[in-house]
Amino acid sequence: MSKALPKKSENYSEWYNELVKRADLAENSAVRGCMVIKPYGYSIWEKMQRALDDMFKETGHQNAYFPLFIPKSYLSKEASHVEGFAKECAVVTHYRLKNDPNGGGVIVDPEAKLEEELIVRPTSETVIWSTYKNWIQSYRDLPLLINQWANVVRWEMRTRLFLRTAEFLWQEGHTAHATKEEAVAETEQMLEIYATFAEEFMAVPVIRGRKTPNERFAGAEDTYCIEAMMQDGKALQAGTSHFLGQNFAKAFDVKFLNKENKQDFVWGTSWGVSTRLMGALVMAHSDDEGLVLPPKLAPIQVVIVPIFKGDEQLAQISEKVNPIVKELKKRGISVKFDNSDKQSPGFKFAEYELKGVPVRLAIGARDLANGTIEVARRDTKQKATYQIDSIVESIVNLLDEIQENIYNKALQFRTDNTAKIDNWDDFVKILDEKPGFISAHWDGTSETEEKIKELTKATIRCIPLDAVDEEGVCIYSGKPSSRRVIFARAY
RNA sequence: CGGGGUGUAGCGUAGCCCGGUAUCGCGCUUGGUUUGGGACCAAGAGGUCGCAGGUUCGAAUCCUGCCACCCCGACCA
Repeated sequence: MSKALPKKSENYSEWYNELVKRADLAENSAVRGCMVIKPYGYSIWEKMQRALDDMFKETGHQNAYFPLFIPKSYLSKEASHVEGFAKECAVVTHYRLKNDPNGGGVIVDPEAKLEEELIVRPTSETVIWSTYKNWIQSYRDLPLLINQWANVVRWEMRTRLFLRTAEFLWQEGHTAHATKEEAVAETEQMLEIYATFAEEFMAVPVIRGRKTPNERFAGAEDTYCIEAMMQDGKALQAGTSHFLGQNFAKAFDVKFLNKENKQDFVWGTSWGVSTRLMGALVMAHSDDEGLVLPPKLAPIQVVIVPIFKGDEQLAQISEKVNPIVKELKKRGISVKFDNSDKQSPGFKFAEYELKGVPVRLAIGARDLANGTIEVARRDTKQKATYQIDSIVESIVNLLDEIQENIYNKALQFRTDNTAKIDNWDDFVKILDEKPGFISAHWDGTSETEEKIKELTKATIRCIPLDAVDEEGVCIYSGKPSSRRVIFARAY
């Protein structure tokens, strides 16, 4: 194994793949298209879960769990839903194995065929709405605000660690409301939660927007999304929130009696983010030395590396370091004192940089004599000497500063790589020369959207929620348009 | 499912054209010296060369079939 990562600037996708493996986030599994999330990677996911889960609870949602298997017939109850997912479903057909009479190990027992085949959930709308039918009778039962943390399976042709795997982890919220307005408000609220999470925790700026009908979730009336820019200028959909209208209520006959004693279908929403966020986190900030993690999601926020010769020196250093560790922990900061003598300090420096630890402290005999400690920050790679007496306070502030700096850097990058384009030639040219977001006019038709995709591989990522009314003409067709949309090549 | 490629120790590889039981690096084990940016020396352990068949005195190498994985397309969070 070579020591250096592939260069981000030379081969972005190889850089990403290698980084994910070398930083111990995940690896390919024995099962095609599926990944093993390793402890270090999983602990980042756990931090994401915690932060999101808190925000869901804060807004009145409760967690529940619905089955992995969905009867095949359920999926077909909502026409566009089945159409959207049918091509990528894993299907369970049998429930038993037996010994191969010809001696080739075990085989599927042909006698054990299921009456009705089961689909491994690609998403849970159908099984959940079939359940909601029993839970909802009256407006008093509404709103119903449920979330579940689960795994789902979508049989993808081509997979990449975190970005697209056949099985992935996610949360899916499914809510039911008495009125359309309330459901729309829920959809928007959850989008805002996702955006807040992305920006404040992941330090990834996102564009809040709506999908075009083409890109909409199968079965939704309206799909809201947050779109992030990766360091290669490509867009990554980081979260979606769907207004389902009464589509699933009608498909599964979920009615309630309103205050006027009249039957009505309930209004639904669903929303989700997945382990794909891990991919976004890696691709948004990291560099040729490894991960750059925002302090709020870093499993280890501060690592302390002692530089010593012999047990006696280590003991002297430990005496200084232990109170610092204790104090940092008291402040809720996760800190690791790596006093192992198995690796050299240089090795440790490189290793913790690879793993994206935001702050590294190094302390040796020289520092002991001077009452100092060396502080290195991962985001800027700057090193500085601090007074050891006030080090805890300094670190607390530094972590905040790093969190903010990483965000600002990503925001600056996005700004630098977003262009307003008003004619077709420039549009095509910039996609090849300086990939990024393109803000341009679009005539609103699917035909034009498809055509642009076919010609340039760029898709409409979203119609930004904050788009201003502005008369213009479509970049492709020349027809009138009243606002700009965001185009980009996407993951 | 089309097009291309690769399977040799935990990882990365040489050898294959031109048959003679396998090279090197990293990692691992033990001992010693080291430690302010991926330490060094010495001694070790580790392989049915993807699988099955064929040719041959002899196959990692040649032939046939199969399998797996990767990359590029179509599909997608």
